[in-house]
Amino acid sequence: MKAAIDRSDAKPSLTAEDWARAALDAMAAGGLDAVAVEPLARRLGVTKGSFYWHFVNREALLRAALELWEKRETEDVLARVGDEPDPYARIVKVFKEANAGYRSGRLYLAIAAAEDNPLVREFVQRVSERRMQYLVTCYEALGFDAARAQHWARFAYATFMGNLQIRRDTPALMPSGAAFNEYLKLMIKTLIPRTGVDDLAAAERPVAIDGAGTGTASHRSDELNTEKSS
Amino acid sequence: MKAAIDRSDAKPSLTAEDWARAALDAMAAGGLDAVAVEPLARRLGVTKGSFYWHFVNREALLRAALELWEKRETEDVLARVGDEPDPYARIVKVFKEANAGYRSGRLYLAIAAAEDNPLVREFVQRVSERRMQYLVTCYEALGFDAARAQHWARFAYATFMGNLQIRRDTPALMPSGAAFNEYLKLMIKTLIPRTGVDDLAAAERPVAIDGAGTGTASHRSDELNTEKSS
DNA sequence: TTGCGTCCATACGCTCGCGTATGGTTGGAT
DNA sequence: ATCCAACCATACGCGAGCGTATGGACGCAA
Repeated sequence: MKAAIDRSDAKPSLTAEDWARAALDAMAAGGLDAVAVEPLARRLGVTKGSFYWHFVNREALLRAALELWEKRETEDVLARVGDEPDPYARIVKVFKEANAGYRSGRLYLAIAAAEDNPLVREFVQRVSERRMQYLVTCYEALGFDAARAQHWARFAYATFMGNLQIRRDTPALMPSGAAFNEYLKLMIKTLIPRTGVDDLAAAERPVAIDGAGTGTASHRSDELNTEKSS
Repeated sequence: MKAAIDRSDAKPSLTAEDWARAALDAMAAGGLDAVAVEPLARRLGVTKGSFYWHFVNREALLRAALELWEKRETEDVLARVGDEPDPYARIVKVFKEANAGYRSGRLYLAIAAAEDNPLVREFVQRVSERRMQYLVTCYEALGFDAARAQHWARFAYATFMGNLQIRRDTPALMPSGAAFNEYLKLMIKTLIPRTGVDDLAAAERPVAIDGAGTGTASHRSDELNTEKSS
C-alpha cells in the first residue's frame, strides 16, 4: 500500500523563478517582510542551502519577484485587452477584469504598502504610471484633449484602486450578484462620458472630434456577466 | 555656560498615550511591524523598562494605538464636518478634507495594509464601515433611495481611497495648484449628481422626492482653495 | 570508474526584537 | 526624615531570520 513515489512533478529541482513566484505569493499574503528566506524554504520543502545557491541574498530574491510581477502586470493584463479596438470597450474591459480578478489587485495593494523600500517603490511607480498612461490613451482615443484625458483617467484609476481597497478591507460593503452589476454599470456609465457632453465647458467641442472613428461606438453597458472567482 | 536644563517640557515622564501616539507615527512610516518596542523606546529616548511599565506586551500597545486612531477618526474627521446642514456641502467637505490632509489618509493605508492581523482588521473594518455609512446618509439626504445611496457612497468612497493610493504611490501623477482644483471639481460634479437626473431609470423620480428641503442647494463647486500641507 | 558541476542539507555565528527580573531614582504624602 | 509608588535602567534568556561555510547526493560526460 506504500504508494509509489510519483516522480512526474515531484521535485525536479527548484528554479529561481520558483522562488520568485513563492515570494510573490508570500507578499500577497503577508506583505514585504513575509518574503523571508527561511520561511519560504520551509514552504517549498527545502532549506536555506537551496536558496543561497540561486540568489546571493534576500534583496536579489525581492528584485526577481518584483521583476516577475512587472512582467505579469504588463504582459498579461494589458496585452490581453490591448487588441480591443474600441477605446470605450477597452476601459470597460479593464474595469471588469480588475474587479473580477482581485487576485492581482490584492497583490498590488500588498506590494504598494511597502513603498518605504526604495526598490519596491521603483517598481510600483513604474507599473502604476504605465497603467495610468494606458487609461489616458484610452480617454484620448475617445476624443478628450490631453488635460481632460488625464483627469478622467486618474479619476477612473482611483475609483478602481479604491474598489480593491474596499473589497479587501470591508468585503461586506461590496455587493455581489445583480447588485454588483448595477454598481459596475453605474461606475462605467459615470466614468466614460460621451465626449461633448462631459463636464466643464460643455459647449467647447460639440461632438467627438478626434478622428478615431470608433468614438460613438456601441455604448451598451449591459451583458455584464462578470464575477469569476472571489 | 552649561545651559540650565529646561524642565518645562523636557521629559516629565511618558504616558501610555505618548507611546500610542509614537506607535501610530511608526505605523504610518513603516507599517505594522514598525510598531516594535525597542525601536520605539529608542525614539522616545527611554528603554524597554519604561514600556513594560505602561503595557503588558506589544499587542497591548497595538490595541491602544488602534483605539487612539479610531477615536481620532470618528471625533476629529466626522465631528468637524457633522455640523454642516447641507448634505451636498458635507460630501464636498469630506472630499476636500481628505485630499488636503493626506496625513490621516496615509495612516489609513498603512494600517489597512496589515489586515492579516485580526486586531487590526477589526478596527479597520469598523472605521471603514462608519465612514461609508456617513456617506450613505449624505446621499440619502440628497434624495437617493437606499440602494442608490449605497452605490454612490461606495463609488465616492472608492474614488477617495484611490486618490490616496495614487498620491502615495505615484505623487507625480497627482496634479497640484489649479489643475488639482479642476480635478477636484470634476470629481465632485460627477460624484454628486442632481437627484432625478442621476443614472439608470431616469424617469422614475422626477425630482428630489425626500423632503430634506436642502435638496437642490447651492451646488456651487467653486472657491476650491484647498491645498493645505502636502 | 572517475571527475565535475548542479543542487541542496547541516551547522554555526551574528543581529534584533520580545519578555522578565531586578535594581535604582525621583517626587510627594505623612 | 521617611516611606511608598510611579517611572525607568540594566541585564539576561529566548527565538527567529540572515548570511556563511562546509559537506554530501546525484546526474552526466569522458
